[in-house]
Amino acid sequence: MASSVVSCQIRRVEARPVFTIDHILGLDLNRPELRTVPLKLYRPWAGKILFVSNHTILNGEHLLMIKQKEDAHDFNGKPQFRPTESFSRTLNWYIGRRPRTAFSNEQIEVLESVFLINSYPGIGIREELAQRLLLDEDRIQIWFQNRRAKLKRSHRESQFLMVKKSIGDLEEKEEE
Amino acid sequence: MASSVVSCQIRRVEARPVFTIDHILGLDLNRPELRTVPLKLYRPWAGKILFVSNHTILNGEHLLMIKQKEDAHDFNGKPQFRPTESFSRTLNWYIGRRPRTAFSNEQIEVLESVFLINSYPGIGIREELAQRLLLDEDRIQIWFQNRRAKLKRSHRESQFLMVKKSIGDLEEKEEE
DNA sequence: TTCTAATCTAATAAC
DNA sequence: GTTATTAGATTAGT
Repeated sequence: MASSVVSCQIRRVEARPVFTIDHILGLDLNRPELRTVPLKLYRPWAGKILFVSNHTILNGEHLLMIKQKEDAHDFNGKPQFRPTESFSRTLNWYIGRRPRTAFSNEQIEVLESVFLINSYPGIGIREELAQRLLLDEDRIQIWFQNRRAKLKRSHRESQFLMVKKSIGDLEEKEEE
Repeated sequence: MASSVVSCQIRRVEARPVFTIDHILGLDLNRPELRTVPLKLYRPWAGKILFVSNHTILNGEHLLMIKQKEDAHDFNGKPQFRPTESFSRTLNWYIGRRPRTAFSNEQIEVLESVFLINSYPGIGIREELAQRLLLDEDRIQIWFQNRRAKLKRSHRESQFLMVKKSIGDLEEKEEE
């Protein structure tokens, strides 16, 4: 399990954490007057975070805008990054990946049944499944992609086992 | 441009073409009493189609259910597959891919602006963009995937040009 | 034709 | 084990 260290600085204050496209678009980067505070973030999937200022996170070449809930100061009276629980949650949401979908048994059953018959459903069938199963069409598409990968994997594994078995048979014969 | 040939047969009749998961799930395959008629289908992306009976298309290992609009007969009085315009459209919809999304200039502008800042937007930013731009979140995701591929392509091309230019420079020098 | 949206595979991350 | 994301290669629509 990897984790990244982020250096931070606070400059201004907002009522609630705000993460908006406006902020992303309105960003100006040219204010490097910083005192920084380390912040641990569990997000190994998005590369290395370089630093966080009052409303920005630099993430390698990439960048995110944020605003902080309250003004925070360290012992020297300098502003300090002190993420709240809700702030961290929101941050993780904005940085992170889609929450894992938990398919119900019934949904899986239907998807598997369709997969048996057609493992490459077109847009129409995907849409119909989505409506029927109360899922997004895109989740259906991803499910079929992953299901095909699984099938291929199991195929490869069974072939490997067959090769292994025939080698074993050969060796048995040699011992006779 | 490839195209597949499908052999077909009609057995029963319905008011309109019907493509349902119910049919896919309720399918029984064991009735191979067929006279077939070729049908051209433009769908090279989904593998080879083997045949169509009154309500099925066999597509390699895969399979789709269909029903035909009207009874059709050939000169011998045998049922024949005669797809109507609307039937073919529906068929293509069910077999085919998602209709190509046409992004507006304004949408592209915003997406490009965000891409400049963050080419790997997390689920939160994607959702926010989707809401803001009246697009599905997964279209946003695909757009960023394709945009990253384009960037990489142009990167490779400019590198190629630079190498080519320096070779050219070298050759010029040698001529002196 | 060129550009790019959509799809696929394979590998890998995350939970 | 299974869902989500990525890069990279293709296919195909405008």
